[in-house]
Amino acid sequence: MKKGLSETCHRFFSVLSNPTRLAALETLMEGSMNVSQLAESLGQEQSMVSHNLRPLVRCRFVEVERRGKERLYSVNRDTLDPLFKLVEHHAESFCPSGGRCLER
Amino acid sequence: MKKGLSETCHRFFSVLSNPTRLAALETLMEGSMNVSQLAESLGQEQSMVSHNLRPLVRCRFVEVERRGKERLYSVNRDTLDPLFKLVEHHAESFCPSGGRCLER
DNA sequence: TATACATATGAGACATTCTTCATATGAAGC
DNA sequence: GCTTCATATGAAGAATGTCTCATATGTATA
Repeated sequence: MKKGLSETCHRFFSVLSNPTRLAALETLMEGSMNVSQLAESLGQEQSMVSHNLRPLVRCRFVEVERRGKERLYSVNRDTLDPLFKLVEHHAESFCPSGGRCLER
Repeated sequence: MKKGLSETCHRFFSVLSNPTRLAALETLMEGSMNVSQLAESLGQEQSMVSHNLRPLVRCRFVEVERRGKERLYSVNRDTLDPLFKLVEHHAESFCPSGGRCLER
């Protein structure tokens, strides 16, 4: 592990350690959409979705494109595809019973 | 993203989104050691190190081996090597100024 | 410019997670 | 069995993070 990476990791992982943000990513992996659609799809308040999208964008897990008054959000597959694959692989390899070892 | 992975991800990332635990991993990447040595090396209380090692072990980021009254801790390189490489790559690709885009 | 719609932002209440301190467990040697 | 050393655990206050509600910004259109 390169020196100083620890702090970068902390920022990286803390953005990802939130159920709402992960659900948003999960949904956006299916396809790009705007805030209202995402809120609808997640069954969450627009305000909450908006709040949670911010750190995802700032850390470049998600990209935004302005479209008139809407904003189209889409995931950064370069990072997220291999990342989720890695998590899945870890869970399968080390947490046999459906990720159950990965508990609080 | 596979269905249900979202919850697994949450457990996975929340264990990693803590500076103490990341520092512990960073140190253990250099080589295995016991709790006292790790506490010494991190400049932290034994109790705190012990508390923070627990989730790392439970989620298999770290392994323990009993050696008499000591316990030898070592990292799971299968997961952590590629994981840290991925974070580093993300930071280099998308956060030009030293991971600065990855801020709170 | 007035209105409607889409999204963002701020502040406070609320919840979760961390750290600390005190103490418990457990293993080895006397 | 008693003492010592290594580690783990519990509880409670402190610190952080999250959500909600109200409101602000910004864009298009009449």
